[in-house]
Parts: sequence; C-alpha cells; structure tokens
Amino acid sequence: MADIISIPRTVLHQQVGSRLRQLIVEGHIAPGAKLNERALCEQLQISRTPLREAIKMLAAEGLVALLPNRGAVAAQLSAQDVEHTFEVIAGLEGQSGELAAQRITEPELAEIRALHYEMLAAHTRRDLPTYYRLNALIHNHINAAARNPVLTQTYLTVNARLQALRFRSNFDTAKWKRAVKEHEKMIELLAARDAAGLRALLVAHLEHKRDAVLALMRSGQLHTISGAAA
Amino acid sequence: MADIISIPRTVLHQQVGSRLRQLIVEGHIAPGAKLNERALCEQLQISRTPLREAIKMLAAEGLVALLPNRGAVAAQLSAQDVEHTFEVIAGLEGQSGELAAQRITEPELAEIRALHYEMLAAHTRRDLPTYYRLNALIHNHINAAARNPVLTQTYLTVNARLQALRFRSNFDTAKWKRAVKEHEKMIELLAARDAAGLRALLVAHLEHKRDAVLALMRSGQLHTISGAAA
DNA sequence: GCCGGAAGTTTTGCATACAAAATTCATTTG
DNA sequence: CAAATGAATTTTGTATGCAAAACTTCCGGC
Repeated sequence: MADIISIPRTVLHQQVGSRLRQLIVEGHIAPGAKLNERALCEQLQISRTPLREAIKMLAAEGLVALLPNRGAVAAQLSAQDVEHTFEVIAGLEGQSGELAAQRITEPELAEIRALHYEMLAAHTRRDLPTYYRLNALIHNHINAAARNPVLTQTYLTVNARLQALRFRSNFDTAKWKRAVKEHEKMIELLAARDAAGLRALLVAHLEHKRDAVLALMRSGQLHTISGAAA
Repeated sequence: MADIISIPRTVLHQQVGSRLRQLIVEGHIAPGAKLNERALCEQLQISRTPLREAIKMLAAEGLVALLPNRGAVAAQLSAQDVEHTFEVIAGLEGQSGELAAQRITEPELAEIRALHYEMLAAHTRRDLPTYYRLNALIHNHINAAARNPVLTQTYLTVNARLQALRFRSNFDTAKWKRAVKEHEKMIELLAARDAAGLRALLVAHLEHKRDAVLALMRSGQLHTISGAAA
C-alpha cells in the first residue's frame, strides 16, 4: 500500500542518472561538454560502474552522445536538430491537448485556470522565473489531463533535450505578450472541449517557440554550434 | 528501418544492446521473462559489465523493466499500456504521414507504389510473412519521406514495445482485406499530397490495429511465439 | 500435513583491476 | 621554427572480485 512512500533509497545508478539529467538539463553540464568519468566519479563519490550505467541510460534518452572509445558528451543540437525536435514536440503536445480537451474534469480545468491567473500576475510583474515555473506547471497539468502515461513519458524525454538548450534566459516582450494571449485562448478551448482547436493552437504555440529559439541560436545568444547533423 | 550507422560495431555494449533488443522484439525473450545476467553472459560470451550497460539502455527505451535488487524483466504491457502506446503511435505515425504528404518526392512515391503492388501480390497469394515485410517497408518509407530523424527515432523506440507483443501471427481475413483497402487509400492520399487526409487515415488504421491486438490479448492468443515464419 | 524460519545458495549491485585506445607532450628533424 | 614522431600519461572499455539482498531448501513446531 505504501509503496509510493517506501522508496527512500533507490539504486545508485538511478540516483546518478537523475543527478546527471539535472546537471545537463539545467546547463551545469553545457551542450557538447565531455563527461569525464574520473571527474564525475569524484564529484558524485561513486565508482565508475553505476556512473557508466547512468550514462548509457541518458544516451538512450538522447541527452548524451556516445563516442566510441572516446566517452560521452552532452548532446549538442544543431539548428536542424532543434527544428526536428520541436516538430515532434509540437505533435506530442498537440495530441496531449487534443486528448486533454476530451478527458479533462472540471476540477482539473479549475486548477489550470487558477494557475493561468497566477501566471498573468507574474507576467504583469515581469517576473520571468515565476512565469516560467507556472507556464511549465500549466503544460504539465494539461499533459496529465490527457491521461496517457506513455504520452507523458515520451513528451518528457524528448522535451528534456530542448530544455538543455536553456533558452529561457532571453524573451522578447512582444512575443511574451503573444504567448500570454495564446495561453488565454488555450483555457477557452479547454473549457469548450474543442479538441481540434486546442491541438491547432498548441502546434502553433510550439511553432512560435521554435522560431524564437532558432532566432536566438542564429544570433549566437545560445551556446549551440550549428552543426551539419543529419 | 535499421540503424543507418551500421559500421562494424566496435563497442560491446552496443552490440549486446542490439542483440538483446532483437531477442525481446522477436519474442525469444518473452514479455515478463527474467533477464538472468549469468545466463545471458554465457550465451553471449561476454562479461556482466557490458551486459548490464546494455540492459540499462533497454530500460530507458522501455523494453525492459528494472526491479531494484531483483534484476530486469522484459517489459510486459497491460491492456491499458497497449491502449496508451497505440495512442502515442497513432499520433506519431499520423504526423509522419502528414509531413510525408508535404515532403515526399516523386521517386519516393513511385517506390512506395511499387512496394504496394508487391504487397498486393503477397496478399493475393496469402503470403503473410512477405505481406508483413512489405507492410513494414512501406511504413518505413513513409516515415523516411517525413524527413525528420527525431520523429523516426521516437517512433521506432515506442513501436519496439508493441512489436514485442508478436501480434502478427494471427490475422483475420476480413481485417486483412480492410487493411489492404486502407493501404490503397494511403497511396492515393500521398499522391494527392493530402496531408490532413493521410493523417486521419493513419490514425484510423492504427485504431483498427489496436482493436485487433486488444481482442487478441483478451482471447489470450498473444505471446504465442510462432517460429521464424520466414 | 502445513506453516514458519534459519542456513545455504544464487543473484544482484557496486568497486576495483587490467588492457586497449586515445590524448598529451617532449623531442627530433627538415 | 614548424611539422612529425614516438614515448608517457590519461581515459575508456571490459573483466573480475566482493558484499548485500533475494531466493531456495530443508528442518522443526504446531
């Protein structure tokens, strides 16, 4: 019964995996940076075995790239990679919205509405960190309302690669305003149970985000090298 | 669509990962079966280290489940898991079709048409294995025409979980006929560059497949490992 | 006869050891 | 002085060793 609570000590390679994932997604390990096993072993106070197992997991998630006989590096997305990844994310989030519009309950909708108002407050105060936190929360709630753990898991895995770009630090005021507008429309469509409409909106929303990120990349404000991948 | 990068694999854990993936997807390791490290080490003639690293990769892909202090088992999907997974696959393949309709070239379309006629021949001969091979080939070609490696990779990873079900051994004649009809329509929509139409068709196609698989699961006819069935 | 538990065995998880490949660095040579 | 070469060092990849957890077996008690 208490299996949710009674997992205090998980296996080491899982812990290391979570920690590494955090380090990469939060940018403490920059895209393209080499993952030196000895250094990480010392830093995390573990031996190489669980570290290597964790690295292999992150490689399967697409967060690191394995170079034969040369270890692993944090994944570095080219402009094309970013486009492709956003395209997939748009599809996943669009489907998430489509399903959520069909399956969301009134209490869930109310909670999202509340979060939306909190977000408006953050926007008014120009409080970007809080805005981002609430923005992510709203998207997570929509995702949860879709009631499909496989979809959620897939979304989180692919999205982690984009989060590693750390494109949150810059934000254009006009674009911010548009994002807020889009969020307002989102709530309306959810309330109206307009599945197709919400899908379309979310896809458009992601396209705008993609364009913003690509613009940042081109302007060099993102530490990403436009490689010749794929 | 196998990995394009089929350079002679130099790293052992990659080889082991591919082999294990094959064993699970092809049903030689049944869903729910325990992965005994010692036994697999002897069978594959390797030590435990690369084996364990490979198992961690497969766990990240969702092909095996890790039980703390109790090793790993091949993933076993519940009816709900199957529904959720098909839902995601439908979205991915739908998007794949949508993009393919926009991006496919004439030569690619011609090749798919040719494969389609070969498939019709296999259907007429009631040659199920060839039919399946060609069916998979056509879907892979459509996927390739979408020109999004991230989408392809995501699709392959999620789809591998379903392939492990080995639901191909049984096929109803009426359903087979419908599947052929759907494929015919698919080509038409591709030729007409009807992106929305192809998406809708593929989603419906996957829904039918899902229903067939769920019916098989309920009747307990699943997990019957038919031989190579060449 | 069946259940519970303790000793023995197996298996897993982590650490370490060893070998091969890659990188570094100094030296040599044109 | 620059490029090339080769030895020394570092780093990765694989195998093995050891301890803890889980499973098995067998025995005694009810």
